[in-house]
Amino acid sequence: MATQERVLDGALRAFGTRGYEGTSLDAIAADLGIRKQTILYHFPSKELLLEAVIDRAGAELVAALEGALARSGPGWGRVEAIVRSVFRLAARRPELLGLLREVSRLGPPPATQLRLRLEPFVAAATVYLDEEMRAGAIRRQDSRLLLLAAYSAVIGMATEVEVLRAVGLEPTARNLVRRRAELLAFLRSALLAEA
Amino acid sequence: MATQERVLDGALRAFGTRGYEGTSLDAIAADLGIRKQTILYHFPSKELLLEAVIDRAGAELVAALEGALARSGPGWGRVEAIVRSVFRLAARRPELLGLLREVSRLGPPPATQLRLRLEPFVAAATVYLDEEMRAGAIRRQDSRLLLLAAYSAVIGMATEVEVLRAVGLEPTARNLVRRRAELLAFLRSALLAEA
DNA sequence: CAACCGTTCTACCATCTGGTCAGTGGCGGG
DNA sequence: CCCGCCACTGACCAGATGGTAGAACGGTTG
Repeated sequence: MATQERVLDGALRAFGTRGYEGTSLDAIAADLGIRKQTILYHFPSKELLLEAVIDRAGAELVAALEGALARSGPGWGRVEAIVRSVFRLAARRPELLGLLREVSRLGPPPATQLRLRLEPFVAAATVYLDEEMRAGAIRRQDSRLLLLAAYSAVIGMATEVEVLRAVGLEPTARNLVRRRAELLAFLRSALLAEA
Repeated sequence: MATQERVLDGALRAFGTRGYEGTSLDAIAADLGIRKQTILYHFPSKELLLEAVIDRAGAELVAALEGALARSGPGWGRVEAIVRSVFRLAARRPELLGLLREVSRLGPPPATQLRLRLEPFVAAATVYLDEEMRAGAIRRQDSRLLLLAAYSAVIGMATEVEVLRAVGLEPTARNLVRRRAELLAFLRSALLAEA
């Protein structure tokens, strides 16, 4: 693979798991078997590297979610498709979801950048929720806040390993499937209008 | 105030907002108008300072939640009391909730420490959920996973400022109240068994 | 072949980091 | 009175950090 891509990959993994400040360029370079100066050749500063990583991660995130939606049925099937997609990411690319959280913790400059990249998807999601509400399928409420609550629940169930341990469960593969099932039941009763 | 207490306070604020690795002892000291060596006099290393901060934050967290429960009614009132308490913390001591997230990101050594401190409270919460389920007040499901989902939703609604911006809302005081109201509606339909 | 270019490296630097050490000043007890 | 203790600080250090300068390497092109 091209070095530039390998660097982006390694940086995403590192930033998404050990955090931005918790990761040194030397550490990323060592993981890739190259010298830190090679990283700085392709990305002039650590900050610019983060920007590139965010752009890439944002694109990958959107691609995964849009792809899941494209292969999904209508109505509730869309929620299930998104949840499935997020749990798939939690299992195969945990650093992607880790970066999401890390970026939102870093605040304005990086967070704004990621937000702009995800904006269209967020807009589409609120439109979906509003439509389902108008159709009477989903309980009426503020769609933006509903989205925030659902987002938090999904990301939390998929990634909060330490909280999982706190409630006495181990983060195994089988467990991930159970979590997904329970989450879907949770979301169903939280969202769906009473039959 | 005693210096030791002031250091703990400053460190909690810093760790909870800028993160552990993102905070230098010099920065904490400068905020307090003292020298870094003074911090190291009271806490022999940055790691031990973090431990002390976690212990303090854990105790404060438990105190706030237990206090809220003590002043609450039975049944659903307990959930409302907890949510109210968390939103109060989000407004007045955001660093406390920030530290919660930071510690869970840092993983095992600090996370385990905090987990042990919160363990009794978590256990009481699952017992509460199980009882409410047996009484038919709450939909039957795995109480531990339900707790994780509810925890994520609550913390997210109370603290995810950047995600809030992503859905087009500004984190104002009035907004916080709206978020709390929407969250309670969300939790009510997610948890309560159909009437 | 020679000039060139993109890429990677070695060598180096200023700054910051957590941490050590030897004090210094105040204050209470013998 | 002064001794010792507590809280605090200035001077210092070794290692890590992000970043720069310049040489070397291999391939492409005139």
